[in-house]
Amino acid sequence: MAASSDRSHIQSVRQFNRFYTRHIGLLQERWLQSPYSLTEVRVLYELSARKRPTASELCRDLGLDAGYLSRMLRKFETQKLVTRVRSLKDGRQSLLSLTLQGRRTFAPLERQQVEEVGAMLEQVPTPDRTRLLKSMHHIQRALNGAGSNAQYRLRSHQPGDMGWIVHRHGVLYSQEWGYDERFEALVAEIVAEFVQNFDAKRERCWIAEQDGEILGSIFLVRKSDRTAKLRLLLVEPAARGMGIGKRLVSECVNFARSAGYRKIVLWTQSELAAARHLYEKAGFKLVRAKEHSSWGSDHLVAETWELKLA
Amino acid sequence: MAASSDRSHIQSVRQFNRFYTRHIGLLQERWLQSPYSLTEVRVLYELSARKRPTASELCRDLGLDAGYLSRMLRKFETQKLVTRVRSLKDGRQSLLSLTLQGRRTFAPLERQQVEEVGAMLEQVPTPDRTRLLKSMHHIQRALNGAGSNAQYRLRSHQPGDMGWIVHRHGVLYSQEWGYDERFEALVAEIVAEFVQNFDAKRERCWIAEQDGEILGSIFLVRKSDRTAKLRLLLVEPAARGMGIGKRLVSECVNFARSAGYRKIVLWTQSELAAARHLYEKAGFKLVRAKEHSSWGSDHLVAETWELKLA
DNA sequence: TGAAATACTTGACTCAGTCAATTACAATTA
DNA sequence: TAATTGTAATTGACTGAGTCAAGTATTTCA
Repeated sequence: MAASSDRSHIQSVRQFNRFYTRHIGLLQERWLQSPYSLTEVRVLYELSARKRPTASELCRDLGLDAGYLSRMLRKFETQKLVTRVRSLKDGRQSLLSLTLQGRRTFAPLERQQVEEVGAMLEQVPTPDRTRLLKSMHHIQRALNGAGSNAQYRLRSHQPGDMGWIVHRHGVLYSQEWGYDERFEALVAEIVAEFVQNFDAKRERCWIAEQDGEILGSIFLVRKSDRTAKLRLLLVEPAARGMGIGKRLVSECVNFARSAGYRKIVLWTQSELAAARHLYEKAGFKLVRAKEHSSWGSDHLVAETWELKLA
Repeated sequence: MAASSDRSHIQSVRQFNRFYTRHIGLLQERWLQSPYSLTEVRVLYELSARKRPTASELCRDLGLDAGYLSRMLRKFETQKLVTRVRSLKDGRQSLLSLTLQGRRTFAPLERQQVEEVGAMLEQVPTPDRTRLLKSMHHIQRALNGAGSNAQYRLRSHQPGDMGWIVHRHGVLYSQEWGYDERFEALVAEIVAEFVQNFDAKRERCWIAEQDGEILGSIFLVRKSDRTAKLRLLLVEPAARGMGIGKRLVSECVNFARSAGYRKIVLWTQSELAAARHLYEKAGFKLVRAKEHSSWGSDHLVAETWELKLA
C-alpha cells in the first residue's frame, strides 16, 4: 500500500505539523502573561465549557496527570474559582464547576483569545479566509472520522453539477490525454442538451458524492424509443479503485432495463483503458471503431459499444 | 469590519486549534520514549536538515532560550553527536553540524516519525487524503502569506475554466436567486459556442485567479463586425468588494475598443443589482427592459444595456 | 463478604526552560 | 585608534510545570 508518492505526502504532513506547532506556539505564548499556565487555562476552559465535569474526565480528555490536576484544582478552590460537590452517584467523585468569580476571572482570558484569533483572521484576505476555514474543517473530518464514514452515495443531479462535470472533464482529459478545450466544449454542449430536453422517466444523471464532494458521474439519455445512450462516465482520480465506476455503470444498465430500452450504446476512445474495461465487464460489445483526429490529438480511435438488454 | 459572522469563524478556528493541539500532542508523546526531550529532537531535526547553522539561528527559528540551547549543544558535543567549527567570518559564532554518529542516532527517531505519520495517513481514505493534503497547504499559505501576496491576476481561459464557469453560475444563481438548472444549461450552451467559434482576435475570456483559485470571469464575444457582446460576468462571493468586477468590465471595454468594435451590448436581469451598478459606472446605458419568466422564476425583468465606444 | 478496580490525594522529586550576569568578539563612531 | 555600542555564546542560579509512586476512600464484581 505504501506507495512512493506516500513519501512526499508524509513529508508534507510533517512539514505542516512543524508549521502549525509553531503557529499555535505563538498564539499560546501570549497566555503566559496571565498568572495561569497554559495547562491551567486549558482546564479553566474545559470547566467553563462543560457542565459539572469530574476530575477524572478532565484527566482523560486533556491527558493530564491525576496528581497534577488534583493540586491545581485545590489551588483554584482556595482562590474561590472552583467549587466541588460530592457526587451522589459515586462518593469518590466530585462534580466541578466554576464559581461566579471563576467565570469573571476566566472571561477576560477568553476574550483576549477571541481577539487574538480575530486579529489573526483579519490578516487573511477574504477569499483565503473562506478557504482557510473550509480547510480546517476538512482536516478535522479526515483525521477524526478516519475510515469509518467513508461511504459515498449516489444521487441525481442538482444545480452546479453540470458545470462541475464539464469542469472536471476539461481538466482531467487535458491532463491525462492532452485533449484541448474543444473537448470540454463538447461536454458542455452535451450537458446543456441533456438538461434542456430532460425526460425524467427515461433519462437520468447519477452523481457519486461523499461529504458534499463529487467523486464521479454518469448519464443515461434517450437516443430512440428502444435505444439508450450511456455518456460522460467520469471518476475522480483520487476516488479510483473504490468500485465507483462499476457501480455507476450498473446503475445505468438497471435503469435502462426498467425504463424499457432494448439496447444501450456508448461512444468512447480506445485509449481510455479503464473505462473500456468497465464496459466490457458490464457486457458491452465493441461494434465499430474508427480513427479520427479531434481536440488537438491525432490518431484517436473512436469506438462504439453496445449492450443488448434482455 | 468585525462582522458578526466573524464570531463563528473565530470559534471554528479556536476549535481547530484545540483539536490540532491534541492531535500533535498525541504524535509527540511517542517521542518521550526516546532519551531526548521534544525540544532536543526539534534541535536535532534542524541540525540534520540545515547546512551548518549557527546557534543563534536555531534560537531565533525555534524560539529557544540561548542559554538553554548552549547547554543542550554542549551535552550533544560530549555525546559526540555534534561538532562545532569556529566561523571564519565571525569568530564569535560556531558552525554546527551533526557527526556521523549524530546522524546514526537521529535516523531511527526520524524513521519512527515517518512511520507514525504514514500510519496516520493510511487511516484516511484516499479521496479524503488528497483533500487533507490540499487543506494543509491552503492553511499554510493563508497564514503565512498573510496579506502580502494577495494579488489576483487576470489570464485568458484554459481547459477546465469553461466548466468551472458553468458550475459556479449554476451554484450561485441557484443559491442567490433561485434559478433552476436550466439557467446552468444556458450557460453551458454559451460557453460551448464560445469555444467552438472562438476568434482570438476579436473575442476573449478573462479569468481572475489567485493562487490557482478562480475568483471571477467575464467574456467578450463578437455579435457583428461593429458590435460586441459582454457576457457571463461573475465574481465569487468571497472575492466581492475587491474591485474584481470593475477590473473585468474595464478590461473588456478596453479590448473591445482596440479590437475595433463600435458598441458593446449586454443582457442582464434587473435584480442583479451589483452587476447593474458596475455596468452603469462603466458608462453602459439601459436601452430596453422586458418582463419574462425563465429558469423557474416569474416576473424577471431582462434588461439590455449598451455602451457606445468613442 | 472479600478482592480488585476506580477516584482522588499527597509527598518527593526532576528536569525542561528562564533570567541575569559575564566573556569574547565585531561593527560603529568620534 | 580608542572608546562605544551591539551581538554570539556561555555560565550560574533558579523555578515551577509536570511525573511517579504510595496511600485513602469508595465502588464494583465475583
